[in-house]
Amino acid sequence: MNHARQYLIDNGIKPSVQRIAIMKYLFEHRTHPTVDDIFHDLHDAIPTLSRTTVYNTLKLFAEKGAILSLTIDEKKVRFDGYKQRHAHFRCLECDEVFDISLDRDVEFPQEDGLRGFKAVETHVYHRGYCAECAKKKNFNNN
Amino acid sequence: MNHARQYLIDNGIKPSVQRIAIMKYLFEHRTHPTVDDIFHDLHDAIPTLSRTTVYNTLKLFAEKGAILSLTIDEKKVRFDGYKQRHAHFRCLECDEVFDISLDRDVEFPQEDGLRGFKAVETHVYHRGYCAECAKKKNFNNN
DNA sequence: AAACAAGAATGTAATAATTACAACTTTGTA
DNA sequence: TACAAAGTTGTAATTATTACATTCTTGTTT
Repeated sequence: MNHARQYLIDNGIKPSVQRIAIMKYLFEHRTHPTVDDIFHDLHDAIPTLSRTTVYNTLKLFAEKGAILSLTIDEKKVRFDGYKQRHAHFRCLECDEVFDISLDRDVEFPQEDGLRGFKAVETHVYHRGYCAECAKKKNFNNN
Repeated sequence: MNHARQYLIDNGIKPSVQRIAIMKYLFEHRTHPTVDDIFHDLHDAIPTLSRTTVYNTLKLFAEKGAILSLTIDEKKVRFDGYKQRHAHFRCLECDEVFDISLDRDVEFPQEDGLRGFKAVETHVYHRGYCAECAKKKNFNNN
């Protein structure tokens, strides 16, 4: 069963070797990878893969709504193949991005109450120190 | 009365002509300007101003917690001198960033319930179409 | 007031992520 | 098999941001 392939089709994206591999990668790596992470990791399996293709592909996926592009990292865009509503947490120390459950409902603005604004997507970003780094910091500073 | 000057001092930032001008600009322009917006607009008043100074200054302000740096725009960082808790909305058409009130409380993760994660800041970003652009789109498409 | 040191500002050069683009390849179909 | 459309590739360009060495300010000490 090729889950990634079907997922692309369901999202109106023509599958190709590269696209399937990238989508598969995002399903299997919930690490919010960057273009370079993906490019680097898929290079063994697809030696001809081009960085431009990774850029093009991820942009297409995001436009089609198949994935999320995250701007939580001010340096580079990160990508997330997990579409369930959740928040993100970036550690200022180790720079990793974690999924955070949204316990309470976040206000997702709809047609009303927003002066006619139409929201397409909503992101909740937290920045701070992850459990591990927070622990280290406390040991050293306090 | 120099509000900006005092505000900098209160935030542990030594005031200078450039710093006061940039802080004043942020107080007076609730437009979430980029480095280049600020550099361009202050150039008349301070012809010797350097783009690097604007970068350094904004980074310092953000580190000291005097302003917010927004990554809602994947191209460049935007800055916000308004510190009250609020969300942001970027229009995918006209590219402007608007303040949006946070009606319900957003989950601000604290020490508990977050596996030891320590959040420093939380941002809520909406992307979509602002009232004006949404109206135009409807006229043309529907 | 002159000398001095620390911090700030400046301008240019480097870096790094992203995009533009033209050439080449793959795919599906007639 | 031929062909067109779409997809991929690699290089070159673009753009935001940072590094860094030099110059300028400011406040302090003599």
